[in-house]
Amino acid sequence: MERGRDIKMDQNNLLLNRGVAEIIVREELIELLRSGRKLRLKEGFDPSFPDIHLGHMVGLRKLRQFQELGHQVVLIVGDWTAQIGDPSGKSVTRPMLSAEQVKANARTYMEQFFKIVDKGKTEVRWQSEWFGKFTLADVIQLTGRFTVAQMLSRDDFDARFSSGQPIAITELLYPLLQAYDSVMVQADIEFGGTDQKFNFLVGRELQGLMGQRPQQCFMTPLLVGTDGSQKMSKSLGNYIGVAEPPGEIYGKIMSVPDNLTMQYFELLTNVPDQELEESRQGLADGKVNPMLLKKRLAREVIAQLDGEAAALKAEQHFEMVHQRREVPEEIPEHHLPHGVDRVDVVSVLVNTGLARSRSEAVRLIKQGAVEKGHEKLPESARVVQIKNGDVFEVGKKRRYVRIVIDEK
RNA sequence: GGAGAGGUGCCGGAGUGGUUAAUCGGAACAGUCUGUAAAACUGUCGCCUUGACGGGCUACGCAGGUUCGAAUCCUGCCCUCUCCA
Repeated sequence: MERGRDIKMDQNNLLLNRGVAEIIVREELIELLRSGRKLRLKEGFDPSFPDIHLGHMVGLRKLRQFQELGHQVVLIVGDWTAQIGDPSGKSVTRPMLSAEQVKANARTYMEQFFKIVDKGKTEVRWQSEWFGKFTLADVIQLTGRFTVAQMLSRDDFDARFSSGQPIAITELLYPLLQAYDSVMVQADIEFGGTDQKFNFLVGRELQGLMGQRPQQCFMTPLLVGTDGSQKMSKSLGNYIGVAEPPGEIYGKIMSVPDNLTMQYFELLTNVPDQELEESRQGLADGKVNPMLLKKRLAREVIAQLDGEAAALKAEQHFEMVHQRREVPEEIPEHHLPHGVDRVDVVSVLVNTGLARSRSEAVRLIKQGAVEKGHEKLPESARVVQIKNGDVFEVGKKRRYVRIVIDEK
C-alpha cells in the first residue's frame, strides 16, 4: 500500500510538474484526475506547418503520459482556418492552402504525431466539420460574446494596439475560432505551448458561456534549439525533426551544446528526477563525461521515436565513424574506367557530391580537409595516385567515397 | 486619395560614383584542440581558371540611361512596409 502510493506520487510529479510551464487551474485539474473520468485532451494543429520537431515533442510526450493513464486525445486539424489563411496574404505565418495541400500536410503531420502519441487513444476531428456550415449569423453571435477590451488583454494585441501597429480584425477572430473548437469537442484540457495561453483562456470563457465545464489549460515550456539560445523552430533552422533518420538525430543531439543536455533530459525523456540530479552533480564536479550523457540522451530520444533497435544502431554508427574514425561499411562508390591509376581529386570530389563546386573542392583540399586512406592530402594536391578500393574522406563530418576501378 | 520608407550575398544588416566579390553579425563549412560532430581558438565562405602571382565571368528588385567607371546618379516598371484620410 505504502509502495503503491509512492508510485502514484512519482507519476503525478512526472505528469504535473516536469515539462510543465503552467497549468490553469491546477487544483481543478487534480480534481478532474481524481474523478477517474476519462478526460478529453484537446490538441490543435495548423496544417500549414506539418513538421514536428523535438520542441513539439515536449507537449506530445505530455499527451502520451495522460493517455497512459487512460485518457483520450482529441486532435483537431485546423483545416478550415488553413484554407482561409490570412486573406490579405500578408502574413507568412498564415499562408492560404488548397484542400489538397491541407490533406497532404495533415497526413505528414499525423505520421509524425503518432510516433509519440498513441493512435489507438486518439480521436481526429477536422475543424471544417463545424465551421464548414457556419453562417454570418453564427459568426456575429460568436463575436457578440466578447469585447474588444477582452481581446486587448492579450499582451501581443495590447502592445501592438498601444504602439499604433495594425491589428487585423481576422486576427481577433482566430482565438474565438479556436475557443469554439474546444466547445465542439467538449475538451476537458487543452494542450500547447505558453504562447497559446490567451487562446486557451478564451476557450475556457466560451465553454462557460455555452454551458460547458471550462477546460483546463496545460502549457508546456519551449525547448531551446540546437543553437543553445533561441527557442527551437524550423524557421530559425535550429531544430531536430522527429521524422529525420535516427542516425541524423543521434548526430544532431551529440552536437548540441553540452549545457543543454540536462534540460533536454528533463523535457524529452522519462529518466527519473533523482538520476538527473545525480548527473547534474556529476557534471558540476567533473566526474561525468558530458559526451556519455549525450549519448544516453540520444538513445533515449530515438528509442521513443523509432524504437530501441534503431537507437542502438544509430549509436553504433556514431561510435564507429566519429569516435573510432573507422570507415563505415556502406559508403558511396565512385567508378573509374579500367587502367586508371591517377585521378584529379577536385573532379572526384565534385562528381561524387562531396563538394558543391570546383572552388569548394579546392578550398577543402587547401584546408586540409581531404584524406585518402587516413592520409591527409597536401594542400597543393590535385592529381594523385590511386588504386582500386582507395577511400577518400572529407571533413569533420566524415563523408566518404570509395574508388572502384572497373574490371576490363 | 495624400505623405513617407524601403527592396543588397543562406539570413540579418552596412555601404550613397572608383582601390567593393561588396564592412560587420549569425548560419554553414574546415583546421587545431578534445572525453563528443560540445566549448574555445583560427581560417574559409559566388563561379570558372592558374603550379603560383594572377586572370576571367556573374552579382546588390526588373529594364533602360548618364559616366572612362554605378550597388551607389537619372528615367520607367514591379514589389514590400508605415502613417494620414
